[in-house]
Formats: sequence, C-alpha cells, structure tokens
Amino acid sequence: MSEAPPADHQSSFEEEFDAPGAPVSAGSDPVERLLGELNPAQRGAVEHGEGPLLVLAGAGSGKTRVLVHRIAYLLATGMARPNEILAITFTNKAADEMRGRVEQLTGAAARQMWVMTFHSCCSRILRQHADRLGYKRGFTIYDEADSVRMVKRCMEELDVDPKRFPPRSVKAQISGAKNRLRDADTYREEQGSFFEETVADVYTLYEKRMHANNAMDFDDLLVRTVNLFELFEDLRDRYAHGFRHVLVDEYQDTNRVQYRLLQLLTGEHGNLFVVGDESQSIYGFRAADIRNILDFERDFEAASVKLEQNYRSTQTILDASNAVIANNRDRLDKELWTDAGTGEPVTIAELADEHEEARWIAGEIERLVEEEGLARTEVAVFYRTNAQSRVLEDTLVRFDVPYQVIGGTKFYERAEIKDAIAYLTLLTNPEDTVALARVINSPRRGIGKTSEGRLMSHANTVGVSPLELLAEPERVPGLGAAAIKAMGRFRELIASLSERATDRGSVAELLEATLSESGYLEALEAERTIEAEGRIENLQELVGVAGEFDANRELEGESELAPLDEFLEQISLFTAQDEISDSDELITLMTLHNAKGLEFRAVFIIGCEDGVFPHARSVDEGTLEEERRLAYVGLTRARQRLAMSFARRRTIFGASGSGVPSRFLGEIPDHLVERHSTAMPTTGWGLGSSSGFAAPEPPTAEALELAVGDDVVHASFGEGIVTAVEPGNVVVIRFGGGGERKLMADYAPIQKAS
DNA sequence: TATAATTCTCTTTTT
DNA sequence: GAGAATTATA
Repeated sequence: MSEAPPADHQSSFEEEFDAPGAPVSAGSDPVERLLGELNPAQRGAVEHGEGPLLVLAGAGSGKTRVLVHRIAYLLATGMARPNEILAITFTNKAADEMRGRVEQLTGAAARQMWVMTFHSCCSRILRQHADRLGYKRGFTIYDEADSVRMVKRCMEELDVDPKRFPPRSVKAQISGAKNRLRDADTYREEQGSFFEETVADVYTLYEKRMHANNAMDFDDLLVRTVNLFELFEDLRDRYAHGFRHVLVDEYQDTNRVQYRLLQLLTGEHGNLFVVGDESQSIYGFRAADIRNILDFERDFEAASVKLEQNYRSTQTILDASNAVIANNRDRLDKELWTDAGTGEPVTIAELADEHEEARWIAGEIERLVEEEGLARTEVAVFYRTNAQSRVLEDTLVRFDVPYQVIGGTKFYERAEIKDAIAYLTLLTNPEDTVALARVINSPRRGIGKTSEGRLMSHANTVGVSPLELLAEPERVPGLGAAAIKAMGRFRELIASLSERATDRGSVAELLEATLSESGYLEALEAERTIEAEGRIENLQELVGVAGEFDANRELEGESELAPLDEFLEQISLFTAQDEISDSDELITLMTLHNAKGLEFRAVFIIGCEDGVFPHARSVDEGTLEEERRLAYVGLTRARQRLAMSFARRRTIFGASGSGVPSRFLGEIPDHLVERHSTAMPTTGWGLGSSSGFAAPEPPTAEALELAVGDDVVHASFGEGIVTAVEPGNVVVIRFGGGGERKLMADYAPIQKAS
C-alpha cells in the first residue's frame, strides 16, 4: 500500500494519479474496489457522507487521488449523478486529467460533470445569464494588460496624473476591492486618503466603461456570478440544487469572493468537499485568504480528515521541508512522513554568480541524465521571478540541454497574437473599444492616434459605440478626408468578416480570412525582417491552435456557445500549467508559483539568496510566511533529488550586488545537507562567457562616495566623469562615448579611476 | 498628422 | 534590457 512511487513513473504532472495502491483485486463490488485502493485516512475522506468536509492534505499525500475517488464513490453509490457534481480545480489541465481519471473508474457518463477552474465555471454560468446583469453573452474577458489599459484610459478621462498614480497600482487597488466584494460606492464610503478617493473615482468610471464595452476582467467573472446569485434567487436555487455535491481542490488559495460563491452554492445542502494544505497557500497577493482554510471547520461546522503520509518524496526531502515550514506560526498541525526511505541528501550549492550557477545546473542535469538515467521530463528548475530564466536559458542552449519554459512571456501576450485575437473579439463583441483600438490602425491604414481619439471621444459624447460611428465617419468633427476614407474601408472590412463569423463556421478559417483580408499578414511579409518572420510563424501557430479547437469541437459536439465565443473564452482562461508538455524530452523551467501541484524526480531551486528568495519586497511587506510556504511548495515537489543554489554575486539590471544565502537554507538541518561550493571566482571558466570582463570589483554593501568632477570607470560603459550627485546617492556620469547616465552609486559597477 | 527614433522608467509571484 | 512615453522628422 505504501511503497515509493515506481521508478519508471513518467508523468510529471499532478499528484500521484499513478501513485501507489494495492494491485486492484477484481472485487465484485465496485465501491469496495474503489476503497481498496486507499489508505485508511484517504478512505475516511472518500467515504464521508453528506455535509461539509475539510481534507487537510499534505504535499504528496494523495489529494488528487482522494478527489477522484470521492467523485467515483459518489457516482458508484448513487449519492450523485454526474451532472450533479461540480469539481473545481486550479488549472484546465488538472480538470481534464481528473475527468479522465473518473471516467476510467466509472464510465463515460462522467463527461457530464462540471470539472473546471473557478474562472471557467463562472464564465460558463455568466454566458448563460449575463443578460440579467445587462451584459450580452458575447462579452469579452479582459486580461490584466487590457484591464490596465482601460484603467489608464479612465484616468486620462478624469485627468488623473499617471505619474502620481500608476495605473497598475490603481488597478491592483480596484482588484483588491472587488475581491473583498466591495463595489465602487462601498469602496468610496470606506476610504479616507486622497489616493483612495482618486481610486474610487477611477473605479466608478472603470465599471461604467467596462460595462459599456461589454467586457469583464478576471475578478468580474467571480464577482458578477456572486451578484447574479445574490440578486436572482431563482438562478441561485437552480445551480445550488443542481450541484448536489461541490468539490474544491487547492482550497487554501481561494479568496473571499470564491468563498462567498461556495457559500451561495452549498448553503442549503452543505455538501462541500474541500481539499487543501494551508502550508501551500501562496496566492495571498492575489487576495487569496488563508483564513478560508484555517477557519473552514468552524465556518461550515465541518468534519476534517488529515492526510500525512507522503507517497512522493524521500524522508530526507520531507524532513527538510518540515523543518523549513516549522518556522511559520500560522499553520494547522500536520507533519509529513513516508516509508520510502532516507534517500540522498539535499544539495546546497554556492556559486560565484548567476552564470556559474546556470553552468553548474546544466552540468548536474547532464550528469543525472547520463549517469543516473533520469529522463529530462523528470527534471525541473524553479526560480522566484521570471526574469531569472534568461541566464539559465542562455546557458542551457549553449550546453545543448533541451528545455521548456512555462509561463513568463506568454504566447498569448505577444503583440501579433493579441492583434489577431482583437480582430476576432471585435466580430463577436462590437462594443469592445479596447479591441477596436488595437486593430483600427494595425496594420497601418492611416488612422493615427489623433483620428482615433476624435472617433472615440465623439462616440462617447454622442453615446454610440465607436464601431457604429465608423459607418458614418463624416459625422466625426475634425477628421481629415484621408482618415474618413480609411475608416470607411475599415468598417467594410469588419462588416464583411462579421458576415463570415456565422454560428457554425470553422474558427481557423475565419482567422485565416481575417489575417489575409485585413492586410495584416501582407504587412508583415513586406517587412522582410527576422522579427516579422517570427511573428508570421506565431500567427501560423495560432491558426493551428484554432484548427485543433475546431477538430475537438467536431468530436465533442454539444455546447450552446458559438464556436468563436468558445474559442475566445478558452484562450483567455488559459493557465500557464496548461502549456506543459510531458511528451517531449525537455527539462522544465518555471516559477515556484507555477510549480504548485506538480512533481519531478529531480528539482533545482535557484537564486536562494535573501532578497531574491525570499523576495526583498516580501520582507518589507511582512509576507515572509507566504514566501516560506512558497519554499515549502518548491521543496515538496521533489521526489528523489533536491538541490538548492545561491550565488555570491548577482547582477540585476546593471547593478551587481553581493548575495547572502537565503534564510530558508539555514532552516534546513545540517545533517540533511551536502554542500557544494566553488572557491574560485568565475573568471577563467572558458566557454567564451559573456560575463567575462575583468571588471573593476564592484563595491558591495558600503556606499561609494562620489563628488562632481570625479573620474570613474564603469564595467561596461568605460571611463566617465561625474557631472552631478543627486539625493539617494544617484550620480550622473558622462561617459567617453558621449552618453550621460544616471546610476545608483551603491550598486552600479563603477569605481573611482586612480 | 503619422511614423521613426530616442529617452526614460521600472522590474514578484498570476487567474 | 524591455516597454512605454516623449521627441524628432518626414
């Protein structure tokens, strides 16, 4: 029942779907057979009757297994029919796997279950009933960038200075308010400071504009669904009675809105089955509220089950993880154990700088692959921030180590992809002015900022949608003849494409038609640059994605949504983990946040320096415990090998600073650790490394005192002279090349010339 | 008025 | 070292 995962275990995705279990004896009773695959604690959870249950599932303790078996149990015992089950997962990929697993256990009827993420679920409900809130069903889902753009537009309209109030932070503030279920008016009443009053103004206008654009941001998807259920009892009843059993994975990362939603859905029957681990709560910055899980038993008068036996990692890895998380105060009592054996010690490597760190990792990976026979899919490298992947990628390329990066600059955030999608969006949601603004002059068709501004503001004053106004551009005051003509042509383009976007057409074909008829492809081809070629390739990939979507849709049929709407929804609710491939021979690079829910045979965590991990800001903001939970998540992903590394010196944006080993490293008991260190600095490593200039040793902690007129040498800009010294030890230096730059004297790689 | 060039800022984590 | 905002040019 409890041997270590088999060594040939290939899937790097999600927890122990293939984890241990006694060989399934062909018991006659399907329910007994289901339960026979579980340990006593797991079995207790699965066999729970009606009413709420909290499953406190430590990392690797089989929580997905419990969820899958619970669903199968509900079906097999007749406690629920498939369409009465709602299961919430963290990613679409996890949802697919869960559905597949249940199907294997109970048959194809399981397809009728709702297994999806919070956001997909809400979106699906909203498409059905958005009209009750005054939205149309083709509403657009804005990603973060689109939302910030909208905030910025509102700020411009209100004459708010974007320097004093960065749109990003205003958006964050609005988002925070929404996640506490405060609408603009309530928010205004509760606030006092000038900043907050300004935010309240922007918030009010933002809501108005979003509604006029028939658009929702990520928060809206949740909030509007709550609104829907609170305002319309018939709808709430329909869903609350329809879903007789609701199950939630990763419960520790839910926020107040999600909490409220679950309350609305399960308030009457109380059949809420949640699985989570407070030690893995890492989304506080996104308003996830760890109280949700800490107080679950009290709030819902729930029973609870603890899963502490780990089927993933060696005892050494667990001991290290337990030791680190023990430094947190806010936790429920829970300690992981395994009978998988001690295993290898945790490696802690000290390297000279991030380049050496990357080389060390590349070397170690090759060693693991060649000497110990690991498949590359079983190896992952985690880092705190996306920016850290760059140096690593450069090095892996040089070492010929194939890799995939998960998250980071995402495919769907590329300009050409967003443009293509904006065209499609406009076809299904003509009110969407953010989409319109994106494509109205791309490719260039002679409608510049000024003309666009005139169109938008006139549309605003007259109170019609800009796209409508495009039908008669001569009514817009101040437009030149050329602009009027261009607008007319653009309007015709959209009209003719709209005709094609019929209810049942192929999305891929529509996309291709859009790209060619708009002249977008042509413009790119005319550029004849490498970048343009890359963009064309990306667009081709998008057409491929659409083709796949079409094919899938053909297979599955059903769905009340028009294909185009469904396609757009799918890609806007894509998660980073959905892009993971476990078929290719690639090692995986990702942030620690993206690592949640995954497991690998060998895990490297890089950049373990105070300030990097834990992130400097978390120390300031008092969220160190969350960083520690993040460390815990990272550590517990490893099945057999775990290595953590730190660099003595690291360059971040031209500023080279010396690194202090992360406090988390110090929390791992010495007897679990094997240290690796390179005594020598990085120079002389060959490989034609880019870091190689024999630079003047950058000053470390203490400030470099500079005065106007001092001659200095900069590691990359060369010789220069100080022309000004500003507060905060910022110096202005004019360099020999002619350029003048402002630098932080404390961090920049500069030295007084002798 | 549109576009190209240049300067400046800002860097956590993400549905 | 990228993206946005500003400035210069056609």
